[in-house]
Amino acid sequence: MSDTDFACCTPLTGTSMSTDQAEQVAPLLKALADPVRLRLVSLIASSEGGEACVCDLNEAFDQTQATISHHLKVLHAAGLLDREKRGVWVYYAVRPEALSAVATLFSTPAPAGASA
Amino acid sequence: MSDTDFACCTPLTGTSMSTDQAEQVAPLLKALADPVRLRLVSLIASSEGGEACVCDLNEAFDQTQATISHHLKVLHAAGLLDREKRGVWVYYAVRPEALSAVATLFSTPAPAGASA
DNA sequence: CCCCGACATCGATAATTGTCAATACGACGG
DNA sequence: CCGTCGTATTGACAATTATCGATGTCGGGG
Repeated sequence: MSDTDFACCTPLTGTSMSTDQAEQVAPLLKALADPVRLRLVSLIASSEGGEACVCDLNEAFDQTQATISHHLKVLHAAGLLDREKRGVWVYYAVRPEALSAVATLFSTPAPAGASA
Repeated sequence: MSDTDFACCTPLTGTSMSTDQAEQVAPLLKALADPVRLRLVSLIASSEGGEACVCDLNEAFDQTQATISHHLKVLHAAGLLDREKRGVWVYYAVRPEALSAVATLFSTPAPAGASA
Protein backbone atom coordinates (compact mmCIF):
# COMPACT_ATOMS: atom_id res chain seq x y z
CA MET A 1 0.00 0.00 0.00
CA SER A 2 1.69 3.16 1.17
CA ASP A 3 -0.48 5.16 -1.14
CA THR A 4 -0.96 7.82 1.43
CA ASP A 5 -0.83 10.10 -1.53
CA PHE A 6 -4.24 10.87 -2.86
CA ALA A 7 -5.06 12.14 -6.28
CA CYS A 8 -5.17 15.85 -5.80
CA CYS A 9 -7.82 15.69 -8.41
CA THR A 10 -9.11 18.31 -10.68
CA PRO A 11 -12.80 18.83 -10.08
CA LEU A 12 -15.27 16.70 -11.95
CA THR A 13 -16.49 19.68 -13.86
CA GLY A 14 -14.16 22.09 -15.54
CA THR A 15 -11.67 19.87 -17.27
CA SER A 16 -12.16 16.32 -18.31
CA MET A 17 -10.53 13.83 -16.04
CA SER A 18 -7.66 11.57 -17.00
CA THR A 19 -7.99 7.80 -16.94
CA ASP A 20 -5.38 7.63 -14.23
CA GLN A 21 -7.18 10.10 -12.04
CA ALA A 22 -10.43 8.28 -12.50
CA GLU A 23 -8.83 5.02 -11.49
CA GLN A 24 -7.31 6.64 -8.44
CA VAL A 25 -10.45 8.22 -7.11
CA ALA A 26 -12.98 5.56 -8.03
CA PRO A 27 -11.87 3.21 -5.22
CA LEU A 28 -12.44 5.97 -2.70
CA LEU A 29 -15.95 6.52 -3.95
CA LYS A 30 -16.52 2.81 -4.09
CA ALA A 31 -15.54 2.49 -0.46
CA LEU A 32 -18.01 5.21 0.44
CA ALA A 33 -20.79 3.97 -1.82
CA ASP A 34 -22.51 1.92 0.82
CA PRO A 35 -25.09 3.09 3.33
CA VAL A 36 -23.45 1.30 6.22
CA ARG A 37 -19.97 2.58 5.43
CA LEU A 38 -21.29 6.05 4.85
CA ARG A 39 -22.83 6.03 8.29
CA LEU A 40 -19.70 4.56 9.77
CA VAL A 41 -17.56 7.36 8.39
CA SER A 42 -20.12 9.93 9.41
CA LEU A 43 -20.36 8.49 12.90
CA ILE A 44 -16.62 8.40 13.34
CA ALA A 45 -16.12 11.84 11.85
CA SER A 46 -18.66 13.38 14.17
CA SER A 47 -17.26 11.70 17.28
CA GLU A 48 -14.96 13.21 19.85
CA GLY A 49 -11.61 13.83 18.24
CA GLY A 50 -12.76 12.34 14.95
CA GLU A 51 -12.31 8.82 16.20
CA ALA A 52 -14.50 6.08 17.60
CA CYS A 53 -14.16 2.71 19.26
CA VAL A 54 -15.37 -0.33 17.38
CA CYS A 55 -17.33 -1.38 20.43
CA ASP A 56 -19.48 1.74 20.10
CA LEU A 57 -19.76 1.41 16.36
CA ASN A 58 -21.08 -2.12 16.60
CA GLU A 59 -23.98 -1.03 18.74
CA ALA A 60 -25.10 1.60 16.27
CA PHE A 61 -25.93 -0.89 13.53
CA ASP A 62 -28.15 -3.87 12.98
CA GLN A 63 -25.49 -5.88 11.20
CA THR A 64 -23.36 -8.42 12.96
CA GLN A 65 -19.95 -7.63 14.41
CA ALA A 66 -18.26 -9.48 11.56
CA THR A 67 -19.99 -7.32 9.00
CA ILE A 68 -19.06 -4.07 10.69
CA SER A 69 -15.50 -5.27 11.01
CA HIS A 70 -15.50 -6.01 7.30
CA HIS A 71 -16.78 -2.56 6.39
CA LEU A 72 -14.19 -0.92 8.59
CA LYS A 73 -11.55 -2.96 6.88
CA VAL A 74 -12.74 -1.78 3.48
CA LEU A 75 -12.69 1.84 4.58
CA HIS A 76 -9.26 1.36 6.09
CA ALA A 77 -7.94 -0.32 2.97
CA ALA A 78 -9.20 2.58 0.89
CA GLY A 79 -7.20 4.93 3.08
CA LEU A 80 -10.24 6.64 4.47
CA LEU A 81 -9.79 5.50 8.06
CA ASP A 82 -6.86 5.12 10.37
CA ARG A 83 -6.71 2.22 12.76
CA GLU A 84 -5.19 2.25 16.22
CA LYS A 85 -5.27 -0.39 18.89
CA ARG A 86 -5.44 0.95 22.42
CA GLY A 87 -5.42 -1.79 25.02
CA VAL A 88 -8.24 -4.15 24.27
CA TRP A 89 -10.08 -1.75 22.07
CA VAL A 90 -9.58 -0.59 18.51
CA TYR A 91 -10.19 2.96 17.44
CA TYR A 92 -10.81 4.14 13.92
CA ALA A 93 -10.26 7.73 12.88
CA VAL A 94 -11.07 9.58 9.68
CA ARG A 95 -8.25 10.70 7.44
CA PRO A 96 -9.09 14.25 6.43
CA GLU A 97 -6.75 14.15 3.44
CA ALA A 98 -8.73 11.31 1.97
CA LEU A 99 -12.03 13.06 2.46
CA SER A 100 -10.74 16.30 1.04
CA ALA A 101 -9.38 14.47 -1.99
CA VAL A 102 -12.93 13.42 -2.71
CA ALA A 103 -14.24 16.84 -1.82
CA THR A 104 -11.98 18.39 -4.43
CA LEU A 105 -13.68 16.23 -7.00
CA PHE A 106 -17.02 17.84 -6.36
CA SER A 107 -15.90 21.37 -5.76
CA THR A 108 -17.09 23.58 -8.53
CA PRO A 109 -13.96 25.21 -9.94
CA ALA A 110 -15.47 28.20 -11.66
CA PRO A 111 -18.87 29.10 -13.02
CA ALA A 112 -18.84 27.57 -16.47
CA GLY A 113 -18.88 30.14 -19.20
CA ALA A 114 -18.93 32.95 -16.70
CA SER A 115 -15.91 34.45 -18.31
CA ALA A 116 -17.11 37.02 -20.79
CA MET B 1 -38.23 7.08 -10.27
CA SER B 2 -39.25 10.71 -10.31
CA ASP B 3 -37.03 11.30 -7.33
CA THR B 4 -35.78 14.54 -8.74
CA ASP B 5 -35.48 15.50 -5.12
CA PHE B 6 -32.03 14.83 -3.78
CA ALA B 7 -31.09 14.47 -0.18
CA CYS B 8 -30.01 17.91 0.76
CA CYS B 9 -27.65 16.09 3.01
CA THR B 10 -25.85 17.23 6.03
CA PRO B 11 -22.12 16.96 5.45
CA LEU B 12 -20.34 13.75 6.29
CA THR B 13 -18.51 15.39 9.11
CA GLY B 14 -20.23 17.52 11.71
CA THR B 15 -23.27 15.52 12.62
CA SER B 16 -23.78 11.83 12.23
CA MET B 17 -25.88 10.88 9.26
CA SER B 18 -29.27 9.23 9.45
CA THR B 19 -29.90 5.82 7.97
CA ASP B 20 -32.32 7.36 5.53
CA GLN B 21 -29.84 9.93 4.33
CA ALA B 22 -27.18 7.29 3.92
CA GLU B 23 -29.52 5.17 1.83
CA GLN B 24 -30.42 8.17 -0.30
CA VAL B 25 -26.91 9.27 -1.08
CA ALA B 26 -25.20 5.90 -1.36
CA PRO B 27 -26.73 5.15 -4.79
CA LEU B 28 -25.33 8.40 -6.12
CA LEU B 29 -21.86 7.52 -4.94
CA LYS B 30 -22.30 4.01 -6.21
CA ALA B 31 -23.12 5.33 -9.64
CA LEU B 32 -20.00 7.46 -9.59
CA ALA B 33 -17.75 4.79 -8.11
CA ASP B 34 -16.47 3.51 -11.43
CA PRO B 35 -13.56 4.88 -13.43
CA VAL B 36 -15.45 4.78 -16.70
CA ARG B 37 -18.51 6.49 -15.29
CA LEU B 38 -16.39 9.03 -13.52
CA ARG B 39 -14.74 9.92 -16.78
CA LEU B 40 -18.06 9.97 -18.56
CA VAL B 41 -19.48 12.49 -16.13
CA SER B 42 -16.31 14.51 -16.25
CA LEU B 43 -16.26 14.47 -20.01
CA ILE B 44 -19.87 15.49 -20.27
CA ALA B 45 -19.57 18.14 -17.59
CA SER B 46 -16.61 19.73 -19.30
CA SER B 47 -18.23 19.75 -22.72
CA GLU B 48 -19.94 22.64 -24.43
CA GLY B 49 -23.11 23.44 -22.52
CA GLY B 50 -22.53 20.60 -20.09
CA GLU B 51 -23.79 18.02 -22.53
CA ALA B 52 -22.30 15.55 -24.95
CA CYS B 53 -23.40 13.24 -27.75
CA VAL B 54 -23.11 9.52 -27.20
CA CYS B 55 -21.33 9.24 -30.50
CA ASP B 56 -18.49 11.35 -29.17
CA LEU B 57 -18.46 9.60 -25.84
CA ASN B 58 -18.08 6.21 -27.46
CA GLU B 59 -14.90 7.22 -29.16
CA ALA B 60 -13.28 8.40 -25.97
CA PHE B 61 -13.25 4.95 -24.40
CA ASP B 62 -11.86 1.53 -25.09
CA GLN B 63 -15.03 -0.26 -24.06
CA THR B 64 -17.65 -1.33 -26.51
CA GLN B 65 -20.63 0.78 -27.39
CA ALA B 66 -22.88 -1.51 -25.36
CA THR B 67 -20.79 -0.99 -22.27
CA ILE B 68 -20.81 2.78 -22.59
CA SER B 69 -24.53 2.73 -23.15
CA HIS B 70 -24.89 0.67 -20.01
CA HIS B 71 -22.84 3.08 -17.93
CA LEU B 72 -24.81 6.02 -19.24
CA LYS B 73 -27.97 4.23 -18.27
CA VAL B 74 -26.69 3.71 -14.75
CA LEU B 75 -25.78 7.37 -14.41
CA HIS B 76 -29.13 8.38 -15.81
CA ALA B 77 -30.99 6.04 -13.48
CA ALA B 78 -29.15 7.54 -10.53
CA GLY B 79 -30.36 10.95 -11.58
CA LEU B 80 -26.91 12.23 -12.38
CA LEU B 81 -27.47 12.67 -16.10
CA ASP B 82 -30.29 13.95 -18.24
CA ARG B 83 -31.05 12.26 -21.53
CA GLU B 84 -32.32 13.99 -24.63
CA LYS B 85 -32.78 12.62 -28.09
CA ARG B 86 -32.10 15.08 -30.88
CA GLY B 87 -32.67 13.63 -34.28
CA VAL B 88 -30.62 10.50 -34.61
CA TRP B 89 -28.30 11.32 -31.77
CA VAL B 90 -28.70 11.19 -28.03
CA TYR B 91 -27.25 13.81 -25.75
CA TYR B 92 -26.52 13.37 -22.09
CA ALA B 93 -26.20 16.34 -19.76
CA VAL B 94 -25.11 16.59 -16.16
CA ARG B 95 -27.64 17.44 -13.52
CA PRO B 96 -26.01 20.04 -11.31
CA GLU B 97 -28.43 19.43 -8.47
CA ALA B 98 -27.30 15.84 -8.27
CA LEU B 99 -23.67 16.74 -8.23
CA SER B 100 -24.17 19.43 -5.65
CA ALA B 101 -26.08 17.02 -3.46
CA VAL B 102 -22.97 14.90 -3.36
CA ALA B 103 -20.80 17.96 -2.97
CA THR B 104 -22.72 18.92 0.13
CA LEU B 105 -21.74 15.61 1.62
CA PHE B 106 -18.08 16.44 1.47
CA SER B 107 -18.26 20.09 2.30
CA THR B 108 -16.71 20.76 5.69
CA PRO B 109 -19.38 22.51 7.76
CA ALA B 110 -17.49 23.67 10.84
CA PRO B 111 -15.19 26.48 9.68
CA ALA B 112 -12.37 25.84 12.12
CA GLY B 113 -11.42 25.51 15.76
CA ALA B 114 -14.91 26.17 17.05
CA SER B 115 -14.10 24.91 20.50
CA ALA B 116 -10.58 24.72 21.76
C1' DC C 1 -3.11 -20.64 34.29
C1' DC C 2 -7.46 -20.41 32.46
C1' DC C 3 -11.29 -17.98 30.93
C1' DC C 4 -13.60 -14.08 28.88
C1' DG C 5 -14.30 -10.07 26.18
C1' DA C 6 -12.99 -7.32 21.90
C1' DC C 7 -11.98 -7.66 17.37
C1' DA C 8 -10.41 -10.01 13.07
C1' DT C 9 -10.43 -13.69 9.79
C1' DC C 10 -12.33 -17.75 7.33
C1' DG C 11 -15.63 -20.20 4.58
C1' DA C 12 -19.91 -20.12 2.40
C1' DT C 13 -23.67 -18.12 -0.11
C1' DA C 14 -26.72 -15.06 -2.53
C1' DA C 15 -26.80 -10.86 -4.96
C1' DT C 16 -24.80 -7.38 -7.75
C1' DT C 17 -21.90 -5.71 -11.37
C1' DG C 18 -18.74 -4.80 -15.52
C1' DT C 19 -18.15 -6.48 -19.83
C1' DC C 20 -19.02 -8.28 -24.41
C1' DA C 21 -21.35 -10.33 -28.69
C1' DA C 22 -25.58 -10.43 -30.70
C1' DT C 23 -29.73 -8.44 -31.66
C1' DA C 24 -33.51 -5.10 -31.64
C1' DC C 25 -35.19 -0.47 -32.59
C1' DG C 26 -35.89 4.03 -34.52
C1' DA C 27 -34.54 7.69 -37.73
C1' DC C 28 -32.78 8.99 -42.10
C1' DG C 29 -31.15 8.78 -47.05
C1' DG C 30 -31.65 7.00 -51.38
C1' DC D 1 -39.30 0.58 -48.92
C1' DC D 2 -34.91 -1.07 -47.97
C1' DG D 3 -30.37 -0.51 -46.15
C1' DT D 4 -27.66 1.82 -42.87
C1' DC D 5 -26.24 4.36 -38.98
C1' DG D 6 -26.75 5.57 -33.96
C1' DT D 7 -28.24 3.85 -29.69
C1' DA D 8 -30.54 0.62 -26.47
C1' DT D 9 -31.60 -3.99 -24.87
C1' DT D 10 -30.81 -8.90 -24.09
C1' DG D 11 -28.36 -12.88 -22.63
C1' DA D 12 -24.39 -14.74 -20.79
C1' DC D 13 -20.33 -14.96 -17.92
C1' DA D 14 -16.65 -13.90 -14.73
C1' DA D 15 -15.61 -11.17 -10.92
C1' DT D 16 -16.72 -8.71 -6.93
C1' DT D 17 -19.35 -7.92 -2.80
C1' DA D 18 -22.45 -7.81 1.40
C1' DT D 19 -23.69 -10.69 4.78
C1' DC D 20 -23.58 -14.29 8.25
C1' DG D 21 -22.02 -18.14 11.51
C1' DA D 22 -18.05 -20.11 13.27
C1' DT D 23 -13.59 -19.81 14.67
C1' DG D 24 -9.11 -17.63 15.60
C1' DT D 25 -6.26 -14.28 18.19
C1' DC D 26 -4.77 -11.29 21.59
C1' DG D 27 -5.00 -8.86 26.05
C1' DG D 28 -6.59 -8.60 30.95
C1' DG D 29 -8.80 -10.30 35.18
C1' DG D 30 -9.60 -13.74 38.58
